[in-house]
Amino acid sequence: MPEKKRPLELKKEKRRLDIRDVAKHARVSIATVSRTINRVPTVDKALAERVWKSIDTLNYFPNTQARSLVSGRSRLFGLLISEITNPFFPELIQGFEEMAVSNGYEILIGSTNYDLGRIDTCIRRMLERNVEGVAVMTFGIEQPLLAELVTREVPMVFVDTAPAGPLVRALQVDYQKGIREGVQHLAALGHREISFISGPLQQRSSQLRRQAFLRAMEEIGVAPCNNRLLEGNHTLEGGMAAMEDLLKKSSLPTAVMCSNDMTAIGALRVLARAGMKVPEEMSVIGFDDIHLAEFVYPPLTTVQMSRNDLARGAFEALRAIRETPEKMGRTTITTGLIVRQSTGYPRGSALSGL
Amino acid sequence: MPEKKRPLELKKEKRRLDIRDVAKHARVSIATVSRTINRVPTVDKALAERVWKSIDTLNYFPNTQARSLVSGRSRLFGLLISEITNPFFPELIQGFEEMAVSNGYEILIGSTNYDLGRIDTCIRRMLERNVEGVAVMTFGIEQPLLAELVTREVPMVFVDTAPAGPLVRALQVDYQKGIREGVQHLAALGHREISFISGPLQQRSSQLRRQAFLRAMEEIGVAPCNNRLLEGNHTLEGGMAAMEDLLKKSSLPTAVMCSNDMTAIGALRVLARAGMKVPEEMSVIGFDDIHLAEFVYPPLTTVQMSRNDLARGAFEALRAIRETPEKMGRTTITTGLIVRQSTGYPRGSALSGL
DNA sequence: TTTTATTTGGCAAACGTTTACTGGAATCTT
DNA sequence: AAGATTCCAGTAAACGTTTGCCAAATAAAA
Repeated sequence: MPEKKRPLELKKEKRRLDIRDVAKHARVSIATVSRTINRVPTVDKALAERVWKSIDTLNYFPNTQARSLVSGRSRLFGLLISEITNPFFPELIQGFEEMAVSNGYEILIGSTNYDLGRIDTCIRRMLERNVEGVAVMTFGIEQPLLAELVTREVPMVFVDTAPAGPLVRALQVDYQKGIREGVQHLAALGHREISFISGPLQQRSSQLRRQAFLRAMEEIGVAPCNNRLLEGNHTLEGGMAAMEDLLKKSSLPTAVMCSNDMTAIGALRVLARAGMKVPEEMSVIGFDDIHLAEFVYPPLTTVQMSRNDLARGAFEALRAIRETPEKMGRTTITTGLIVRQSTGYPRGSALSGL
Repeated sequence: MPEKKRPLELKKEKRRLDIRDVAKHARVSIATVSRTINRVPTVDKALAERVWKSIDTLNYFPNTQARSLVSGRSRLFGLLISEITNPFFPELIQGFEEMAVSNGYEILIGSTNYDLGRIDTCIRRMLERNVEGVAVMTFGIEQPLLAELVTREVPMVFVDTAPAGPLVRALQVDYQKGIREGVQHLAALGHREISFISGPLQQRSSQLRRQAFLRAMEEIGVAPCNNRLLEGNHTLEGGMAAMEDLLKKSSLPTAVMCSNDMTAIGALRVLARAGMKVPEEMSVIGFDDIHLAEFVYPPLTTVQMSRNDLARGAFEALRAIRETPEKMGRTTITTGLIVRQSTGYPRGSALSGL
């Protein structure tokens, strides 16, 4: 057998370990090595064994770039988030990463920081690396910018609402369940005067949360009153501002429900500064159950939306699009109340201060 | 010119836009296109212009996998962290990502979760994707496991201390400065009885912080006393346990300094539960200045270690290794005190309770 | 004008895989 | 036992770039 010599061995120096090295060591062709690695079932048991041994002794692993170049699969998913320092996202990332890694994928994280220019960069980066799909978990309104991804036929998954496209899916969040639990928890304690601080209303998910609140209020027989409804922007500052507005009004509610935890934490601050005790003088409920919620004072009663479920749902959806693009599946994420210490009986009730 | 036809056009369907398409459109060879994109200076102005135009109108961008396959550069850096849900890390990631992206790099994040098996997986993942360097920001003791990276000659950068290797660097953190500031802040308020809750002492960075504390105490003329020195483990639970131990002792200190913020927050909890007011009855100082520190009650006085500096330092170090491996640079990260509301006059002092 | 030097662009070989195709050996039919 | 079938390993083409080498074209020198 005439040893086929590798051409142009000028700068050999230190070559990376190669599939050919394995082939030579196991005395098979590179095709067999490749097939063994990819667990193609037609390769003979004994041969495969030999190949695996060689791989092991040589400590070889395949070159991903070469692999994905020829197979056309990057095994890369993009994950688009708002900002990584927002405590909501790291858990989401963790869940997504876990799914990805255990399925042989890698993940490319893009933080938009609410900046249109950055979104563009992120999309570009993902496109360049040939991601096989993108999970858009920003809750924002950047959808027009994602047109490029749609036209390039990159599978995508969104939360709540998604642009049209055959390879695009939306994860449904059941806001109603958790928010209803929150409202009923308050109602059970005796609250009737409940305010709601929403997120930015141009955001679909903010609208949905607000609607869920209104519906839950109707269910307990309280007519939603306009001057109980404030608009925040899902930031700490927004929560502070909204609560300040609220405190200026003539009639105070006995409880406040917030569209997310940061808003609630902002509200908590203003209340503390105004000398109002929580929960004795005002109950507060958040939404999301971010890590922070537990550490704040008092620990925040909040509606949990599992980041892990969200992450898993997004990953599975992306995979599903790849594998069965014709099937339009629907995934629903559930929510539920976590009771901590920011809720109690309404002030002035017989039981308050107990 | 005989149009060289692409062989085997069976499954053309929808080909991705190609360097050849650009070449054809600009009426040049693919080599020229490549050189234009890579800004090789020998390409003629006019031609380059034409090529850029074509690239623009076709909306082309190169395939990264092919690129890195042939060039041998993945333009990928690994970032190894302990756990992404630990609020210390997201800011670090953000800084690192920013540096990376603006330099045309992508980043692969690996969370060890303090699990040896996962570390192995992370290293493997990074190796498979051919990272050009790894920033190990775990503060842990996983160094033996990284031997593989050393032997494969992957540039690496660590915090505080690094294993031997020509392509390995360590970032120096100036713990002394911030910790001295903390101790002097307490001393200025009148504290003399100061405890220290360290991190796990098998961790180099824990040792260094502890040493810095002892030295700072000597500087203010207080002999470090053994039963003022506790060992925690840098977690909330560890901080709680240590503080509980402390409260059992016969003589209480008037202030506690902690090796990180989570420890301090744990301590805060135990103090609150024990009915001790902070800072009136006990002052507490943390370390790191994580996001959380500001939101805890009372807002935590702490020593800031800039995650951004750390991230930038790590990135620059990795780049420096690539470019001038012979030069052994040293980068120092500074620290400094952030005074919030968990420190005050010692109890019993004339001014306390003011 | 001819020769020599200098640009500059094109050809084609790599990069390390996967995979369609091929053909020899083994197994099955009759 | 001969032909038909099945099985499986090897050959080589392809993936989309970069880049060493070379030739054509242009400029400079003689």
